[in-house]
Amino acid sequence: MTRPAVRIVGDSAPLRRLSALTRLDPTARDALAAAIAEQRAISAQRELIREGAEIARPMLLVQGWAARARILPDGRRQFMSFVLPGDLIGECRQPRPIASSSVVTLTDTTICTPPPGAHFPTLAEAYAISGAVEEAYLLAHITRLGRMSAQERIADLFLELRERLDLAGLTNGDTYALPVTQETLADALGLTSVHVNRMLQELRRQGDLRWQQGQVQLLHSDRLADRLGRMPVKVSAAD
Amino acid sequence: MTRPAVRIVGDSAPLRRLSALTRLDPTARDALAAAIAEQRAISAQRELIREGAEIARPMLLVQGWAARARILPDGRRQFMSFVLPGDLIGECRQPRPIASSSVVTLTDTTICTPPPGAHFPTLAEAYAISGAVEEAYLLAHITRLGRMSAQERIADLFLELRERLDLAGLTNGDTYALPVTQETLADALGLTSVHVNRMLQELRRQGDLRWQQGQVQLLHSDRLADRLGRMPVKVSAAD
DNA sequence: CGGAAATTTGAGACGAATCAATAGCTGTGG
DNA sequence: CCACAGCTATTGATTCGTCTCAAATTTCCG
Repeated sequence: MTRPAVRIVGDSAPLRRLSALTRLDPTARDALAAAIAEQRAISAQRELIREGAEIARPMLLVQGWAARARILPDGRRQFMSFVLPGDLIGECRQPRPIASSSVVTLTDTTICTPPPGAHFPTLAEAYAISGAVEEAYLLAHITRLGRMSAQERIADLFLELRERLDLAGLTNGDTYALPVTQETLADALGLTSVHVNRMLQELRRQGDLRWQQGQVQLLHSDRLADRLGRMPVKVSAAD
Repeated sequence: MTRPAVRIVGDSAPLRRLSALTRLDPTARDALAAAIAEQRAISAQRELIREGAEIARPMLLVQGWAARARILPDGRRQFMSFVLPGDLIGECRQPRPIASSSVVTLTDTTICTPPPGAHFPTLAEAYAISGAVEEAYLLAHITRLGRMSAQERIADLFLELRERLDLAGLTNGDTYALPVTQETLADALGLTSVHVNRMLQELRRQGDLRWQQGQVQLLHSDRLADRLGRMPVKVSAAD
C-alpha cells in the first residue's frame, strides 16, 4: 500500500511550517491534514477580517498571500505584516477577540479552519510559538520602518520573506515567488511605489537582487544580513 | 479593622491596569497585591532583558518607564514600544521563551514577579488581554512609522500614551507625566532629536500641546485623534 | 488585439537629517 | 556660594533622501 501520489511532492505549507515550529504528534498532524483538506478558495483583494469587528473563528492560510492592513482617514495605507502560507489569522488567547487590524488577501488564496488548540496540545504549542514568531516579525518591521533607509528596508524585508517562506517549504535555494506588486511593497515599507522601483533597480545594479517573472533571488544574502544586523528569528530555546 | 492608610490614595498602577482589562477575582487581586509588595528597585538605563537570551521569568513593571529596544550594527537605535507601569515584560505562552528584543529601563523603576497565570485564571485572562493590547499598540506604532509625518507621529504617540497611562490611573485629565528626553522620543519615532524638538515647538505654537516640568498636556485631543484616525484600543468584546 | 494594470523614467519640491554651535539646567565639589 | 562638567534643549545653515506629479513604456490578461 503506497501513500497517495499527491503526497510525493511534499506536505502542504501549513503542515511543514507548524511541524517546523514544534514537534507535532500524529494525532495533531492528522487533524491538521483533515482541516487543510477542507480548505476553501478566496479570491484576491477580499477582506478576510475587518478591523474592529469580532473575530468569529480563527483561520489558517493554506495557499497565497494576505496582509494585515490599516487605512488612515485620508487614504494612506499601511501593511503591518504579510500573511504567508501556514500563518494563522486571528488565533487569540482571549475570548471574543476584536480584530486590531484588517486582513486582506493579496492574491487568490485558500484558507481553512485550524483544529482547536484545546483538543490538540502539540498544536496549541505550535499556535503559541507561531504567535511569538509573528510578534518578533512585527518588532523587526518597526525597526525597518523606524531606522532603515529605503534600500535597507527592501533588502531586509526580502530576507525576512525568504526566512519565513523557507520554513513553509516555499523557497528554492535563494529564490522564491513574490506575488505582489511594487505598490504593495511600498505600502508595507512606508514608501511610495516610485521610490521602491528606483531602489529595486539599484539593488539589481549592485548585483544583490534579481526579480524576474515573479521570482526573487537574493545574491549575497549573508552579506546583506550582516550589514542589516539580521538574525534568524528564534523564539523558543526548546527547538 | 481598617485597610492600611497607604491604600487610601488608590491602588497601584498594575492593580488598576489589570483590573481594568478584565474582572479580577479577590484571590487574584490578593495574589497580585502580594506580588507587588515584593517589588524591587532598578535604576535607570539598566537592561532588564537582553535580546536573544532566554527569559528566566516574567516581570511586571510597577513604577517608572522602560522600553523595548533594538540596536543596529552601526549604532542606530529603535525603541519598539514603551513599557509603562502595569505592563508585563516577557509573559509568554510557550516554554523557554527567547527574548525578541531587549528591554531597558528609561527611568528609575520598580518591578515585581507577576503571580503565575496557571494558578489564577482571571489573572491568566488579564495577561492574555494585556498581550493582545500590546500587539495592537505594536500595530499602531507600525502605522505611525510607516505612514505618518513627524508631527503626526508625535501627536499620535502622545495620544497613545495618554490612553495607556489613563488605564493605569496615571493621568490627570488631559495631563500626564512624560519622564523621557526628546532623544528617547526620537528613537521611538524614527526621527532625530533635533527634528523632534522642532516639531514639538510647532505643536506648542499651534496650541495642541504643552510640555512643562515633565508634564504633558494635550489641548485638543479629540481633534487630534480624529485627524489621525485614532480609535481607542479594544481587543475583547467581553469588556 | 485592446485595454487596464504595473513598471519605469524625469524634473522639481519638500521633509527630515546632518553638522555645528549656543544656551539652559542639574548636580557636584571646592 | 560659585565654578564647572555633563546632559538636554534649542537654533541655524546646508545637504540628502524621499515624495510628488506627470508622462511614457511594458506587461498582463481577457
